[in-house]
Amino acid sequence: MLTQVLSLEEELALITRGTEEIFPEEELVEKLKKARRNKKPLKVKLGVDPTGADLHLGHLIPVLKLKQLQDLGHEAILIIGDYTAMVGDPTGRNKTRPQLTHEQVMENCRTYQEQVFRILDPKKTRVVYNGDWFGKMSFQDVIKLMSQMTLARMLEREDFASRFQNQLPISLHEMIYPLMQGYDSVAIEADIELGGIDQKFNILVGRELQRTMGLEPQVGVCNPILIGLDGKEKMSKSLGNYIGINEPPYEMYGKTMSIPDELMMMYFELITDIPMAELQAMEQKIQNGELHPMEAKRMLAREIVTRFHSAEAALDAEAEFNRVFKENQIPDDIPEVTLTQEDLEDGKIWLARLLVKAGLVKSNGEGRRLIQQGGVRINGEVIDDVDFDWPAESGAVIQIGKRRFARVRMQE
RNA sequence: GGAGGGAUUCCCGAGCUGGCCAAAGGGGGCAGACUGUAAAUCUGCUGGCGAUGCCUUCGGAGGUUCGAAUCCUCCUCCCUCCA
Repeated sequence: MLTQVLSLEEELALITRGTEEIFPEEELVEKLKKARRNKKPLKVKLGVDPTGADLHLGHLIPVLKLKQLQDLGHEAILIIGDYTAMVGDPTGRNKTRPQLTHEQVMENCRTYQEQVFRILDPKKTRVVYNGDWFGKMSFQDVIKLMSQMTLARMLEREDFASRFQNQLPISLHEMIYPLMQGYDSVAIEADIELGGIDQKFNILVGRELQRTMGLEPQVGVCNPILIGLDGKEKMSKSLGNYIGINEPPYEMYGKTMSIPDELMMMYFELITDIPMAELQAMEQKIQNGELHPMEAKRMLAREIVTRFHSAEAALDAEAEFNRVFKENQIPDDIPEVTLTQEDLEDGKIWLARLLVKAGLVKSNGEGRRLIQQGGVRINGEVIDDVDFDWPAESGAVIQIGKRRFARVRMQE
């Protein structure tokens, strides 16, 4: 059912929020009008390939958009790409993706859905597997599908072109990926396809396939690529610049606080529901010095934790963050090292070794270097003597930098 | 099938007329200073060993040599060109 509390303009403004490009926008307006006229929701497609187990905020951006459209009364269709995942999307890749077996893919599916449904309403979401149609295709069908694409068009793409130029391999099966994704749109007769702007090519292929099959072409609604914690590269697991959906509140909060200031507004726009007018006002205040950027970032961090955990968790995480970084106190919950008599010599232990024992560093050498640099404290006191033998004391807290802690326990 | 090019420390990438190479430079990471936060900026560190030395590392296995990332042989993988 379609809720029509909003005007067309308001609805359009909501959909447009946090998008980089909508193509073509006029068609979106037409579709929205038609949906209102016929009281028939639009079919909104989001395809996900369960190629890994853990999701991060970057993956969630189109999911949040899907949720928004779902809340507007449109039909959310989540396509689990069990077949496309076996191919692997070459988009933006400088390497062929490893091919997954169907079992691995199905394995990932479970955790994927669990995470995605923390955002989407499961009762209102249609979940389909693209194996449902690809599994039934004959080789003839595949040949026919492949005839829709030319090599020249594929090589126009930045990713393939650069691989080609840099003498990196391009496997043939990668070429079929956009066609598969496009065919998904045919199969479900999508009105809108969501995705990052990097999906533009694939989404356009969907439009073309729909047109050749006599269907009304879908509209692409693309969000910008979320920049990761480093403020430079796109958020990705392999770069380690991500905030994972499954991370504990304190981690999420802290990681959010670590994003460069310039990224804040992007995060606000893409991840929170705070109205654009308020965001603009906030930006204004930061600019003229009325609002401290750090305060704004705190708010962002609270919003994010609230979204994936709860409001209470957000407050706890904030309190913890204050304790550690503002007051230089130790966190609530820190790991413990247990020392036995064997670790001690005359009741003492070499500090570098203790750090290794506590799992705070990987080697004596690393511990040594940190001690030399004044990065190591015991009970808050800096120890910079490399050869320091510490008279072990139960309950003492050893600390490296601002965020690595361990509490010492003595075993009798 | 034929001819060439390549594989280096977490990553990219020098070195490859044999010793001065635990191996330049950059990235990333970590620490310090400063601060407004795990922002920004600047500085330092970044194979292991209780360590002015020793040990393991430059795709794999052998060999030459007092000495090999560097030279030779074979093998594995990758790329390019021709067909």
